[in-house]
Amino acid sequence: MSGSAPVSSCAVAVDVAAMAIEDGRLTLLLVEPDDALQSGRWSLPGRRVRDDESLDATAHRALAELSGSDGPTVLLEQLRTYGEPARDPRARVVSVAYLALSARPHIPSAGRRTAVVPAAEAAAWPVKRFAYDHAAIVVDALERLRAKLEYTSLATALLEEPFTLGELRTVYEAVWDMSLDPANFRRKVASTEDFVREVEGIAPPGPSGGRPARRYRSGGATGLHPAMLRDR
Amino acid sequence: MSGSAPVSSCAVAVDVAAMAIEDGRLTLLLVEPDDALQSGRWSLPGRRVRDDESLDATAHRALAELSGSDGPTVLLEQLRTYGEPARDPRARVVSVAYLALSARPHIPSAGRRTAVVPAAEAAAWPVKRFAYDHAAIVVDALERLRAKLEYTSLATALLEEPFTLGELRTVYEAVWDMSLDPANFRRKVASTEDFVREVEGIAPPGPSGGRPARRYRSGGATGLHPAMLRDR
DNA sequence: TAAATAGTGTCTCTTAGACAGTATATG
DNA sequence: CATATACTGTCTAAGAGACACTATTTA
Repeated sequence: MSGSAPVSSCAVAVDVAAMAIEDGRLTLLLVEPDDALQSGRWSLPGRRVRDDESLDATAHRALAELSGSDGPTVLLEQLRTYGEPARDPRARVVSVAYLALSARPHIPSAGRRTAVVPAAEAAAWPVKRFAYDHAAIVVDALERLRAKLEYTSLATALLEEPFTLGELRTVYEAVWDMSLDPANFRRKVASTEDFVREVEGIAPPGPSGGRPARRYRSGGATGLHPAMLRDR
Repeated sequence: MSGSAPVSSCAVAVDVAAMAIEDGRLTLLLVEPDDALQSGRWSLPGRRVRDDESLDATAHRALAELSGSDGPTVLLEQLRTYGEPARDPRARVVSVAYLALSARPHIPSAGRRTAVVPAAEAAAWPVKRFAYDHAAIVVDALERLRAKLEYTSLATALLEEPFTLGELRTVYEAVWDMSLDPANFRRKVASTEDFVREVEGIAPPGPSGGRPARRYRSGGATGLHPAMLRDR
């Protein structure tokens, strides 16, 4: 290549929209930016990509260093890449955004101010409450998650195994912000090939009573056939 | 930030999987790599991202410089970003891949050896026939296009307006590599809100005869409700 | 005329949604 | 007991696919 054209080396970073279900709500982990220009705003946990480090590895490291959580309980999926020249006023930084789904509640970092907020609320915040273009990333992440619940088995990544179908339904209800008919939901999940697999044992009811529930774990399918379509 | 950690500035590039329909087949534009290490292989048209250039702008420029085509007839959509440290043996290069859909046939570049090949065949080529990790990008691009035809109106980007429903059906048949019932396809498209809109005029039949067809153009919807689901 | 393509009608089968009814827990 | 949750049964309406049929062209 060796172009004489004005080709620069950009900084490359990874930013992670980490989601979890807490108290029946979808929540997002935010951290205080390490940048005086952005003080008073919130940002997604992010790290620069190191030499010899894959993008996925950077995403894992960002979660590990900026929150207590990480490891195999977290499902990471690349979202999209944000590269507007002026997105970071200090320098040209191209950011690869990831969606992270955890079965456990967020663990705030020791060293950095963090916040755990309902994802739908954060997606509706004014842009200026976020650093950089992270407001757009949050909106895109929530939209992507909502869409992917329809045609992939991603919802199970937000639950610890084994889970009940009632718990799986609350994940869909939390992400989509709508209530679903328990009977029809159950039938749909059961008739979707390899979505879930029943396992031994029975889950005790909650403090408000109710019949004990069967337990399931993820069934190995990634794409769902047929899909779990939601009405508009 | 200013870390003492081994943080480098990677080169950032954009690679474009440019697709079009030619003679009822989905085709892909390939170019000869400008890299002696990759001689004898094919690559996607790609360019380094310049200072002050957005990723979308780089994708447009890659198409303009490495093929004759570009401009508003081409729909560009970001696919995903490939950043394995060793994907380019010369240097660390993070590549943002784009999917480009054109309503017109590919126009090979004047200055560079190019090839236009059926996309499904290219996706099945052995990895070593491609430079870098472009074999994976091609597979991902085809998969993404096939999936997006189900729940978006992307198919219309592969046709010049106005088009007939028969032409729209051939797009689906070419991308999915299956034949569809004309009657049911027509009904599905017509009942999907804002997918297409009828316009004035009638298209003359082809050389093999047939009744003249009504003309349509894209209806403004991006997501399709209900989706155009395919069986498997 | 035959063949090809556009477009309509209609039948069957499957599925989604509504909701009634049963099972088993908590208080 | 009432209430909450899990799960099953069943009715109805809508959609998908198969395919017969009509409409209008080329050769």
